Amino acid sequence: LAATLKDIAEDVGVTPVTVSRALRGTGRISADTRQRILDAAQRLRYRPHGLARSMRQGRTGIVGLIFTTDDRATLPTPLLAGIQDELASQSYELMLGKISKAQLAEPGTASALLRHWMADGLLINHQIDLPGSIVQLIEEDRVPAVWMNSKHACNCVYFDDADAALRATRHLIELGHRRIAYLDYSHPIERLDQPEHYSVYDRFAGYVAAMNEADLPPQTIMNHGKGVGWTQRAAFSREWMTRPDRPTAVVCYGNNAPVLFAAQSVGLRVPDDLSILDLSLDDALPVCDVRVSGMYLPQEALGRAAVRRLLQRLATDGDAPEPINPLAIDMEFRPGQTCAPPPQPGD
Amino acid sequence: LAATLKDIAEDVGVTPVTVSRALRGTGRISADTRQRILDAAQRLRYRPHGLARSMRQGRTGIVGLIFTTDDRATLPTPLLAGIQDELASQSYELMLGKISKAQLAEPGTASALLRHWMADGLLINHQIDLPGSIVQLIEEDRVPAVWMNSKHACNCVYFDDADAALRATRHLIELGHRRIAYLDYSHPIERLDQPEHYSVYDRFAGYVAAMNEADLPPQTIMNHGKGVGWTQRAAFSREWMTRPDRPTAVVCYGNNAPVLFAAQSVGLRVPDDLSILDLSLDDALPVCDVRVSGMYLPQEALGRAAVRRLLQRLATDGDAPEPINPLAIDMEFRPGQTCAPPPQPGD
DNA sequence: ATGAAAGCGCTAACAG
DNA sequence: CTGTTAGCGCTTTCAT
Repeated sequence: LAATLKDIAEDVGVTPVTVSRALRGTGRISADTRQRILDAAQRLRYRPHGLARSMRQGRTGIVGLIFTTDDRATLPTPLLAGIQDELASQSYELMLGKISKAQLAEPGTASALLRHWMADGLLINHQIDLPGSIVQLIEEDRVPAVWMNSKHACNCVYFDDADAALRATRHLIELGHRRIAYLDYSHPIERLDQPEHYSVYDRFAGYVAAMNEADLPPQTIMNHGKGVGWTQRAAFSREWMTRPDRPTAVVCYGNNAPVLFAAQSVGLRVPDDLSILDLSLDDALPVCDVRVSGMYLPQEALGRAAVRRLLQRLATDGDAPEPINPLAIDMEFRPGQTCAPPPQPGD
Repeated sequence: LAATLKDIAEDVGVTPVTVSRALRGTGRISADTRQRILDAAQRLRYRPHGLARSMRQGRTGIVGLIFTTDDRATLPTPLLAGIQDELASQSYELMLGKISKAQLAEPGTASALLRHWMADGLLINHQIDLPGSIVQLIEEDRVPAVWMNSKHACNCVYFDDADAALRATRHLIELGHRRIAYLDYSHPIERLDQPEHYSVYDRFAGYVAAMNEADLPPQTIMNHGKGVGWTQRAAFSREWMTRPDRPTAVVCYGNNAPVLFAAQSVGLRVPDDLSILDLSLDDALPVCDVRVSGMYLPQEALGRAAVRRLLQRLATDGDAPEPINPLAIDMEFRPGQTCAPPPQPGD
């Protein structure tokens, strides 16, 4: 069914080598032969056999993306788009290696992508810890890899959440706010030694740094140690919103909808009475008519940057590719409509 | 760097064939040699070369997922998870073939995944029309493919939106509603002959069918021919909510947040005064405290079903794989908290 | 129970 | 300008 170089060669009356050269445009071929070869190739619906070529060239031209999915962790479409666009520009293909929860639990397992030596390099997007077997595979077997969304000593690309939180909080301070609360309904930040994603610490640290800078007392809104289930977030919000010493601004992380909803229901105007700044804006459509102010996660840029760094490592044909310094991706401030100076006493 | 069968063979003092057999467990090997081979493999950190194996076996063991991304179309994580889990259970790998907007516009382009014959079969998830060149590649070159989220004469798997809308509307009717509106802020359904995704027609048709069944007049809430921009959806909702003959229930498609928001702001209680039924629930966390009633899209099930059908086609080693009848995936009704009997006159 | 030979489709190196 | 040779790493077939 599939035509090969040999088929074309026989059809035209040359050898496969000549056909190969003609189709790739390397070497010198007479215009006549070349044309006859191209014609035959089209007529026979020839498509090169990528695997054979890869094998001959000693590289697969495939990059693997290792990722885990659980309830909270997803693979954002813009991230995927950035990765694939950048790979395509260098004629690489992308192969997906999902690691299931079961595999995470059970030691010694790794996806076939890893076991079977199919990728020239790996992109690793993990929120939670990978099993040791996989890390070992990567580190000891010297598979060129780049960590995404994760801080490592080297070869990693991650969002600069600390800087984002710092800049965002500074913005609120510059607007004149003094009672600025850090709102976290999901992750209790009490014991900093327990394993959490780096961004949980960094965001909070950035907020605290900005508050300290301005000699303002940090204050947190969270249900310490337990978090706030999504069914109670608006109700929970109404509670702190109606306190007399309520903050005039809150910094949150992706949970802006319940806050907006609650504000409307207790009669607080946003941003006149309450400013809301979200540290995790993405490309999803806004849920309400209001464009929320905050820091945008350039997922596509992160994907592109990770690929560029991986391909850079792959380009060093030597034995062990050089490690590359960590790269922090700047987040982008988006003004939006939910931040304004705090209400004046006269209001 | 990478150890091969030959390396192990030399180390142990046998031929590569024996090593191959030992590692795969085929053929009869003496327990002693087998053990020495396994030891050596581990010591040398052997990993089989997937491409070489694939080439020898005449199949790549790779399935390609062709998809397009634009602003509205994404690749849902549960879909990806379903696809990959099902593939992994059959030892297939997943390769991604994103088609960019530019490629869609320019004729004659196809991803390397297609050009280079890297996949044994294809899953195609397209919202908008694919360029003819790709369709041709698939249909004329007989690449086994399954269409996802799209209606075709055969080899397709899609959500049964018509049935979902029918069942959802019936549910509202059974609750006692008579003024049930179909709300669509995005797609003007005026000229049924213009190209739109099948689900746009099917959902509306299902709603109309249910209304006709009950001798109720269908009514639509939409900005005919223009749609409603996301910055005006709550405002637009407030308008129809405050009319005297307002519907007591609305059927919508993923735009429930502005409706909830608007209802709160005009003092309509949900579901007491207004029932909301969303035809497109997904796994995203609810934006507010309320769990919206509606039809859930089992993306993971669709992914699994598509893979099963594709692998079934691949299993027929004959020349042209048999076409497979279309498969409509049933959507799942989720009660939620936004549907109730209509308010009584006395209320 | 093990080995020898052959070949999947393609391309690099060297001839001519 | 074109052909010959060889081999990437693996597995199937046939022989011993």
